[in-house]
Amino acid sequence: MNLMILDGNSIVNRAFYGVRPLSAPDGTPTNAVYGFLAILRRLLDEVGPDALCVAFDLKDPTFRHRAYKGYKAQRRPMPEELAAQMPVLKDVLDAMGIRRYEISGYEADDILGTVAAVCEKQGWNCTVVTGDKDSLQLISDRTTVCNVRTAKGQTDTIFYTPQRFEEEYGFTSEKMVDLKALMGDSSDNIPGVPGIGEKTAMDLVRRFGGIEQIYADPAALDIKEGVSKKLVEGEESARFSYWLATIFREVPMSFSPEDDLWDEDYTDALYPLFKRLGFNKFIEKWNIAPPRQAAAEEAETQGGMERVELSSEEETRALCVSLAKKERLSVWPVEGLESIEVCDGEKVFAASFLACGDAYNELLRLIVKKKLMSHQVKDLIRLLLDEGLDCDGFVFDTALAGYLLDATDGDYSLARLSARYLGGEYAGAEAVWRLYAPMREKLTELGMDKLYFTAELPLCRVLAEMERKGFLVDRKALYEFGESLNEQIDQLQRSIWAHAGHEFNINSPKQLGEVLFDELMLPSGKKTKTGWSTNADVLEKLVGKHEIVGEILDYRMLTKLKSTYAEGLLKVIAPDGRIHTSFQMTVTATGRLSSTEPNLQNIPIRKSLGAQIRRMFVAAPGNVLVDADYSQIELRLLAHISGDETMREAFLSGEDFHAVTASKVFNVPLAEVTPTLRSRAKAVNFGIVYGISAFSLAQDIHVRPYEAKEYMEAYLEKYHGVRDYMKRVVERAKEDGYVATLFGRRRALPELKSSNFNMRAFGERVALNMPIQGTAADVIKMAMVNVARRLRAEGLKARLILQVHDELIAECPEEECERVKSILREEMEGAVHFSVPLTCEAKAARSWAEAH
DNA sequence: AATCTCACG
DNA sequence: ACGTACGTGAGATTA
Repeated sequence: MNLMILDGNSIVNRAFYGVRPLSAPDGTPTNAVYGFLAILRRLLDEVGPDALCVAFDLKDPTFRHRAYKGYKAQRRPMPEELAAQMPVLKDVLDAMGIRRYEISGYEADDILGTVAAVCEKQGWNCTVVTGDKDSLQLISDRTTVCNVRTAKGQTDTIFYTPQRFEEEYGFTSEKMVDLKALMGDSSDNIPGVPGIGEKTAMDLVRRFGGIEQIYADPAALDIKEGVSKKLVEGEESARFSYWLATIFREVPMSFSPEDDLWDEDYTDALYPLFKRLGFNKFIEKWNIAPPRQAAAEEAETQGGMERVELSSEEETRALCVSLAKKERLSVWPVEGLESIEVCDGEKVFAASFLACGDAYNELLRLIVKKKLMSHQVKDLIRLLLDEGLDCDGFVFDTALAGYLLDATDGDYSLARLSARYLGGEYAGAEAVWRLYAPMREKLTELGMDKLYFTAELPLCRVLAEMERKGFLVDRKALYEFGESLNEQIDQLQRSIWAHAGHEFNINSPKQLGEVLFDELMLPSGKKTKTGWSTNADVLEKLVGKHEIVGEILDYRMLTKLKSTYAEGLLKVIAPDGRIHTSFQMTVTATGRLSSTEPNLQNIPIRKSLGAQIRRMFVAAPGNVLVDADYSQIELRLLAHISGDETMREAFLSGEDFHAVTASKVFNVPLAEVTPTLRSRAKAVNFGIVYGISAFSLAQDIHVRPYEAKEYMEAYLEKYHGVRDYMKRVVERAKEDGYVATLFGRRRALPELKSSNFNMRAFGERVALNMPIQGTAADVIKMAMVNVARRLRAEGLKARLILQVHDELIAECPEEECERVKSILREEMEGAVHFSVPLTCEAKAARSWAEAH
């Protein structure tokens, strides 16, 4: 039999620092509780204990069983966000039926030690789980100590048996106390022997054993004079530390392992508690069922509206008559458009082609003339267009509303939105109907209704048409391009294998790392979680050292082109010879679109071989592609938003902006700016937009960090308005808890309140970047709506076919070319009026390669 | 399913 | 002292 006991304080701490900030719908932080449960789940799966319990510290200032240990509590106080979660965690454990032990005046460690001791005495095995190293002294034949660590959001568990411990430390586990006695532990206020650190202490324990052996006759030992002196002088401290580090194993508590037998027997309180905390993922994964009464109540609230299943043509025609009087409806398509739910606010009608026959089409024709609300309107418009139904009447999209209200949530299913905005579980057309009022109100409250109704919602139709139209691809040329890569790929593979002396999978970073850094002994740099890093940055630094490196870089480039682009794109060419991407409107945290299946927003261009792919994206016969892109829109927006006069003037002057920046930063006349200087200035410009550190800039442009720092200083001196803005925007974000674009699009930033340095720093960079990247996204969305409207209004055949963040591509008959070029330019440049002009370049050609 | 790498703005 | 740029999606390998 096996009992598992967790060090509650230590695990919740690891969880808190390892999991990104999360909060329940009511705002209470939950990341530590969430992380704790994720770790617990993993342990349960790995260990499968028969009994389970959790120990917590319980400080009692009036009672200290070990006087000095009271002062140990002088550790950093628990951050507020974590402290607030402790009672929640305890409620969760209670609701799960897991016993907690908190004994006044004792630390969790002492409880672990006592529990393990009792288990051993009663013939049980014990697994002690903690994030600290202190408890390693508890290891025995019957007790395994599991050390939980979190690194980069990943949790690792190491199970220490006596053997495992000895392999790692080189001495037996009971000597752990001796090690601590010598080296001390600053996090635990154990002084140790002054001047003796980890290395020396390990060496001493390995060679001589514990402090008893060492202090028996220190002079007789073979150690350096300095160390010997420190040992003698620090003897008292060592003995005191030994006592401090020893876990107390006789805590007065009533405990017997059988009392804590546990078999996932949760209480009824768990379901509502998880609901309240927003832990839907755990409810699902752990199969937590609502208690019977709650389930009944839920069903009651759910069945708000009467549901009418239409089963004949007559019924359907009758419905059409009654719906004709209605102004507004909500709709929910099912299985493509095979059937549909329609809600008029009183009843939900379900009709299907199968049951309703021709009347079904009549119903569809009727509803597209109404003011419609739905979920994922872009996809519905696409379905309707496929049926030859044109629909202009959409007045609300619940998914889009959910996205604007919380762009980082990621889940905008009706189930989720209903839970969040209605506090109940609704589905289909009824959910859409009920969600309209509260979501509409929230949009207004947050000042996003204009963005919603003039950009996001009308964009649905524009995107639906772009997806339907697709981008023509020269299939034959693409296939031949792919084939043409084969020979060189084979040759590179042979040569790489020859250099390595054996065959291996070059695509495997693991195998490649072994070849480069273990076998060929190339100087190794960064490592990843799993081994050596072999990415292009690392390899580029090794190019001169071995012929194989350049070949690997080439091999990587060619296989990427072959598999992702040549083969990948060939697979998704539709029967009409065109590629129909899907635009995602609710994915990015900044407001940009994304493109999937396939992603047409990352087609190669930066290297000449890759850019060949764009030659295969072409206009239909008799047509041309018109490509227009904003010139440096993000930097122009930075100039406008920050109000920096120098930067504004630089743009107004019409000079090359990166060159002007170089001239200012490096103090040289504009005419003397070299390509190197210009490219460095360009890197600084980009870095500023991303919220850079000098260190990363240095990496990027291959100069020393202090030099990069000087560049940034000079930059912020010259463009001091940008410096002020950076300070302002971060401060403001900290106050508000969110950042916003000029048009009111928001992104929440809980990271800024994190007690973890890296998360906070990340939050600050996002605060700098999102208003710029997001405003650019707002601008091009508005431009797209206007372009589409103009093309239609002017009766042109031209249509948009692709958006790539700051670039729009249209396809049109040759004779429309000039008109379309001007329309794109005018509507893009004129989408908004800022203190810096947003200029645009438009070009037409037969292929994307030439048009861009 | 997670990780690494690399394509784009 | 920390650990090192914003935003995406896809393919291949590995566990």
